[in-house]
Amino acid sequence: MHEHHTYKTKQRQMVLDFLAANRGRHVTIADIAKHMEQMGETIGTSTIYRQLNKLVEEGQVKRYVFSDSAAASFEYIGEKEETGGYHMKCKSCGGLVHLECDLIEKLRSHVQEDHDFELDLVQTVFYGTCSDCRRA
Amino acid sequence: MHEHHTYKTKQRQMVLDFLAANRGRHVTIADIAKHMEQMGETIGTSTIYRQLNKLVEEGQVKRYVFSDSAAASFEYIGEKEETGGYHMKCKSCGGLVHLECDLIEKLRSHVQEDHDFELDLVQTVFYGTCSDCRRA
DNA sequence: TTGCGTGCAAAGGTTTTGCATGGCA
DNA sequence: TGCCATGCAAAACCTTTGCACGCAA
Repeated sequence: MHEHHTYKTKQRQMVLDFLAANRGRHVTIADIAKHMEQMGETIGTSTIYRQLNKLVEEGQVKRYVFSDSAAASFEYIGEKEETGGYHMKCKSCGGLVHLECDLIEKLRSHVQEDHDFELDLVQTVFYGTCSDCRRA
Repeated sequence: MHEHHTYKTKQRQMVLDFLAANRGRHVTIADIAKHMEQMGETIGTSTIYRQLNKLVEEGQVKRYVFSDSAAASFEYIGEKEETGGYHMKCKSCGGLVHLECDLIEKLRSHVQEDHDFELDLVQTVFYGTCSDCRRA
């Protein structure tokens, strides 16, 4: 195994800041690029893609794909949590709900042992309807 | 309102037949094109797209978008309602795996009762690593 | 005959990649 | 100094669209 180093560059920080400032909202690559341009900052599109891919892998950012032939959306989550921190997204209001649930951990080991698939539930987004929207 | 007529062409039938023959599996545009080529049939890619879009609109076929910059998958539904299966996507090879699992249904009712969130797990994509990629 | 369907090629978008340069540690 | 990150442009992909021709009804 090799330790994977991540440099703290200006561009990485800018992307992260913009995402954090838009917590709870969906942000596209074009949004980021446009914002940087307006701020007079230069950042290549490929850099945004590369940083975003890394951030998703790290768990700091979630990626949403709503349709093909349309840009992907990203949303800031924050620091990756130790265990048990999962995310559910409400299809109705778009809100993000945290979930701490033992059964999910049980699901992970069950799927791994009985279905031979290693789930990465930190990267998984559970879709559904939140309590508020259900009552409405 | 105007009745929308749909012609029964050879190409439409070929696409439908191939999808029906692969019931329960995920099929990409490339899969269809390759199959037709092997059968010695000619069918333009745009025709496949157009027919598939129509079939999805009619509800005979379901479309899945699991990641941007990757081809969409299609699955024959026919007259039936839900397929009942869940979907897992391998982060490594991009492959799609069907999952039939009782524990997931249990998870759904648990989250609804104890966490007050109504999961839509048919729409949820579980990320992870498939068995082949894990061994490699 | 009417008008939808098909094929081909071109266009339109999004995302990835190669390579030389620049910057963090 | 080592590596990783960045920028630019080009490449790679997936999907849609325009247009002339073909075919179902």
